[in-house]
Amino acid sequence: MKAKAGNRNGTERRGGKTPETPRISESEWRVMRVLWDRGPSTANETLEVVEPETQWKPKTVQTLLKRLVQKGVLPYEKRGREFVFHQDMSNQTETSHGVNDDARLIKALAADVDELAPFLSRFVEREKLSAREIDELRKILDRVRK
Amino acid sequence: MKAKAGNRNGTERRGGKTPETPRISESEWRVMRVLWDRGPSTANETLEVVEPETQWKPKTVQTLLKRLVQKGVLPYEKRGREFVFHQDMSNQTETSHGVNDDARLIKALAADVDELAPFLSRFVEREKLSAREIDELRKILDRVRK
DNA sequence: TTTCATTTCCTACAACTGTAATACATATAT
DNA sequence: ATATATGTATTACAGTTGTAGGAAATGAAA
Repeated sequence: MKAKAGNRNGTERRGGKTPETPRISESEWRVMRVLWDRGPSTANETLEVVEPETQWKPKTVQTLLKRLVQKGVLPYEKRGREFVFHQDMSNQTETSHGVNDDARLIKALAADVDELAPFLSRFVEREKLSAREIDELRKILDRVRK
Repeated sequence: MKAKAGNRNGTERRGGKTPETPRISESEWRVMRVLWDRGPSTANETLEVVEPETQWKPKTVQTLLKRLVQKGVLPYEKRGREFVFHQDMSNQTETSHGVNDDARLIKALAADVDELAPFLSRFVEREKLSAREIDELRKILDRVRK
């Protein structure tokens, strides 16, 4: 979290050393998760998953997907007239701008975790988290205990 | 996460049932955490803590504190000519607008956790979190294991 | 190959955020 | 009582996000 003065372009605001750590918004994460869950999907497939929960219109989902692509964290591939967005998280289909999208995404995620950890800490300490929420988070982390 | 059409005022965008679940931004959380750490503090005290890390100017911190007050999640008290911002998280100093600020804050936090949990899940599953990060999070949660 | 149904591309626009500067008020010092 | 220093209130403004609508392009159908 460096926030050099005079930088308000969504990049580098979070302490990335390279000039590349895009900020991913809440809604953007929402569609990203769909791609993780479903694997490579089109905009419409993504919409179907997300619509009941969000009531988003097709255009909205398309915008979000496009912004993710622009931010360089979402590789895609053209199939017929439509795009298939991949979020495989390891195989880099050389992307639009020839950058390793995964690496950038990882960094964005890490930034979020860093942001959240301390606040979560406080929160949990005060025992205001419901038992359900705590369990859920613990399970997630335990699963990786390996 | 309801996001009814035609609501972009920072309230109710996150699925709160009552028309009251303010969205707290990253920077706002940052100063909030200072209050948790230090206890009741003035704007300047908050600045001192946050400045080395963020290089924020005094005015910036003041703005953030004020926005938190406006969002109804930060009680304060006037002492002399300055304000002391409390974040005691349990004792409700009847606030400016006579609302239980704590409750609103809790809701905002819960919303964040809900948002984050699933994405964190994916993330961790793919073992992209560094060991350090995982440990940090586990420690936090274990601490509350009680 | 002309038309149509879809898709993507460009545009929109208000609210929210990051990041303050300037103006105003007032406790404190003289 | 007045000036001064310091705090708060008001204002600023570009970039981001939420949430799409309309225009342009193109694969498919006729």
